[in-house]
Amino acid sequence: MQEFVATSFKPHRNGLNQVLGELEQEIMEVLWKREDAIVRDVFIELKKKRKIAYTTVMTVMGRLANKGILQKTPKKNSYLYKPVYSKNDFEKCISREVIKGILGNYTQAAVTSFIDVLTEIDPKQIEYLSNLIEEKKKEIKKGDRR
Amino acid sequence: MQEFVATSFKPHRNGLNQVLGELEQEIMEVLWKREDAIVRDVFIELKKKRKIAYTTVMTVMGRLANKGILQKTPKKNSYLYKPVYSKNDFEKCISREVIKGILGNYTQAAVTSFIDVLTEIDPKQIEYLSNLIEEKKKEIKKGDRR
DNA sequence: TTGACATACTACATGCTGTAGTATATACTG
DNA sequence: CAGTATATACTACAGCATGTAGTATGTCAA
Repeated sequence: MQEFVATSFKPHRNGLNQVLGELEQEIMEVLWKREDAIVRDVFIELKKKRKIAYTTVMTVMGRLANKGILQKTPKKNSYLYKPVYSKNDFEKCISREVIKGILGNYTQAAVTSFIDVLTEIDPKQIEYLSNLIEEKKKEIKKGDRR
Repeated sequence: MQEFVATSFKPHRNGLNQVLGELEQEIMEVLWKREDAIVRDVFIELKKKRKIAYTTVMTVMGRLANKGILQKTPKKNSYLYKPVYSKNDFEKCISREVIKGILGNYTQAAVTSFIDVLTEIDPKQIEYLSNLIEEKKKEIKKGDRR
């Protein structure tokens, strides 16, 4: 059971492949679609797209459970696997861990890059950010008074 | 020669060890202190702290050059190594690449986390961020008019 | 010419991920 | 009850990144 979700983050990959391996990701996608599943369910799903061995799927699902990303409970003569986090929560965890990692080390530089990149990607978000900050400021002031 | 500086980012490590291996990091620190160096210079420096082979240092410096983090120029019967980026610029690159990676994939979630984490780490930075945003907004407006 | 020093090349360990075979237990089906 | 399908556990190997270092070989200077 690992402490963190984003042990290693690869910025230049896409989607959850930033923190998961290719196959790990495929498996998680299936799990998130179905809520829970046994190995065979996932195997059948992946088999539709490509050649893969049952044991391959099993091995990786076991690893995902060891990492604390899947939960593994006995069911009949096998195991039922279930995502520990919803996809949404998982993404939030990642974003939080990564941002914490970068802000904690390079606060100033990170703040600057953040604004720049956000403007490049989606200028409209600046407005949203601006509102968030105003709220945050009020909160901080409130905290000061206490 | 690689395209990116932050191929893999480990949020829960410290300093440049987030994107560099332990030894790679030690070597870069020496290089940034001295501007440039040959393998022996770095070797002598590291040797002061721990047992290490000359060729170990050489191998890793070669790898750093392949990654495009060190520049390698012939000098006499050997090579002179020099950081491609100043430490400061390197850190900026990392922060930019990582933030781009996270914002590009989870814009909304990232914006939210960002404010939260920044408040936790250093609430004073919120003020700075706020100013930056106001400036950015003006810039955007100016751009619109053109 | 010899010794110090330089590089190139090779190699192995460890950890992560993808991949899958083998052995073994179990359960359903006829 | 026997046989087949299915489940897991265990083992193993390949490829990549990183740390580590040995060996072979070239070169320069005293």
